[in-house]
Amino acid sequence: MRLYNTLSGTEEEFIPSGERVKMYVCGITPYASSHVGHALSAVVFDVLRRYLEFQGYKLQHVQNFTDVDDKIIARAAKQGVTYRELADRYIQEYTSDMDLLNVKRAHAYPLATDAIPRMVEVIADLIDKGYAYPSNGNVYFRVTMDDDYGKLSHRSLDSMIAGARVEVVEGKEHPMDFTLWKAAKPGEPAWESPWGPGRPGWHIECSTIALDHLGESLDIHGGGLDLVFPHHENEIAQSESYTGRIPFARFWVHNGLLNLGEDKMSKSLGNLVGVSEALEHHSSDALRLYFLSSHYRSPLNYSAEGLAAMERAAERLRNALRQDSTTGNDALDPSHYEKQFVTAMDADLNTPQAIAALFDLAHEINRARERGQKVGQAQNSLRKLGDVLGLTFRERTSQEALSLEPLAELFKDIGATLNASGHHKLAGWVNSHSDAQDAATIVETLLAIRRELRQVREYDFADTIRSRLADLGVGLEDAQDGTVWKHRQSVV
RNA sequence: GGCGACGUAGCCAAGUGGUUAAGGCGGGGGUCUGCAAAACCCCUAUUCGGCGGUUCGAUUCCGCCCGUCGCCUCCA
Repeated sequence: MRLYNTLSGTEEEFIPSGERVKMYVCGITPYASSHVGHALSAVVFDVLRRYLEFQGYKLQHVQNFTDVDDKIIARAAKQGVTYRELADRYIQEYTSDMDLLNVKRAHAYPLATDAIPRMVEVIADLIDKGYAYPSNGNVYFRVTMDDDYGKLSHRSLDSMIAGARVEVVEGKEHPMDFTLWKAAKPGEPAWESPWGPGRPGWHIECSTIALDHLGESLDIHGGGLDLVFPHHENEIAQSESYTGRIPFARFWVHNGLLNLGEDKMSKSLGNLVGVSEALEHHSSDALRLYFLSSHYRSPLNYSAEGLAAMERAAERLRNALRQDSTTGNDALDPSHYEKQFVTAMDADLNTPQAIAALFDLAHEINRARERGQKVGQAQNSLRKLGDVLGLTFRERTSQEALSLEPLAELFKDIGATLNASGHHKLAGWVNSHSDAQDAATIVETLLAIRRELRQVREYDFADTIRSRLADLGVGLEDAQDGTVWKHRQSVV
């Protein structure tokens, strides 16, 4: 496949260097709930992984957690918990959010704090080699020693300084020198080192963890576009200076960032939408379709309206997966659509086009079914290709989507109306389920009642039940072989 | 100030130097249905921010302009 490489600034043919594709993706700093921007990034690399696996590659996917840093420490102190407790809490939350998004788990989630002794070794070696120097309990990387510093972000040291936002820090030889080891202030969690107690800088963590888990050369290093500089630039500087092996990562892959309204969604602006918040209102399929309906390198604006539209689009795909006909003779051949899908994904993960192939296939399935063809094979194909994008084609269950109280109230109400209008038999059905504790039982009973009403042509009453269920988010479809109901996304 | 991205229908969003500019949502009409819903059929950009240039031919390449956004500081 062709894959855009930030390092070269072009698309290149992706061929792994060995048996397994070694993919390292920068993880989160667990000091707060993860937001939909994190979800976007996770989904992008999940799809890259799924597609490579679909193509028959074996992968080793590693993603770190930066479980100690200034913000974690500050926040933990504020809440009166240890940094450990705070980090663990948000790591757990992140993991469960990603599970709900159907993101495949990485093969390893190393913690920064577990790798500190190794980082100390690496830093010491960098000092020995002249790439770093201690200063007042800190250790800095000497950027002037690295001839190709700036090659990833495509800027020169001079132009960085011309940016004029570099602040002069006491003890640094060069304003762009960055921290490898940070001396601890009193009361902060600290680890021993030859330079005094402290903790590692952010960048050295990823270099060291990647090195330890995946070796000196990665196939793919991923992350958000906002990490290109300084984080990934510095990782390259550290890793290549330490190992002498170039390149540290063969492909640098960066996803575009998610904006909220006019602004980038960022912690500093505080305009965050949490992953769990988004999942309360939208299915994971809708979220994934939304993320993947624009190219992964483009910026994307988060919008609830856009997601609601994707919810309907997801339903369209699901509808194509309904029961196959059993009587058909010839079968629909999905291979044309599979080719389209693969061609699209091969072109730097062109998921918008891949999704279009999915919709074309779904459309063709519906047409073929009307023609009386067998569509089972094509449906399997749709499921299989959808799975490459991490789509589940599952509706949210009634428990997740429907609240019981308004339904129970409606149920009672209908029972009373039935009684009042002389439908004592049907009112009895309500009574016999009057203590129903789940939404499904209530809906099913109402559907049975409605069927009876339709049979005796009391359409007004039947339609009332339908519309009142619709008000509660239950959509009805009367098909040949009975009525199907589903939760419909309420308009946000 | 430096580096970079983008501007395609009502909305979201692919794409190509030259046959009909994907797909989704929305909208209109029709088939089916007791009515709906779903599904199917038809329609919904003579046109790709503006102005020049290159070319037989540009939405696609180049230049300028206008507009939007990102990075350069913690950030997926």
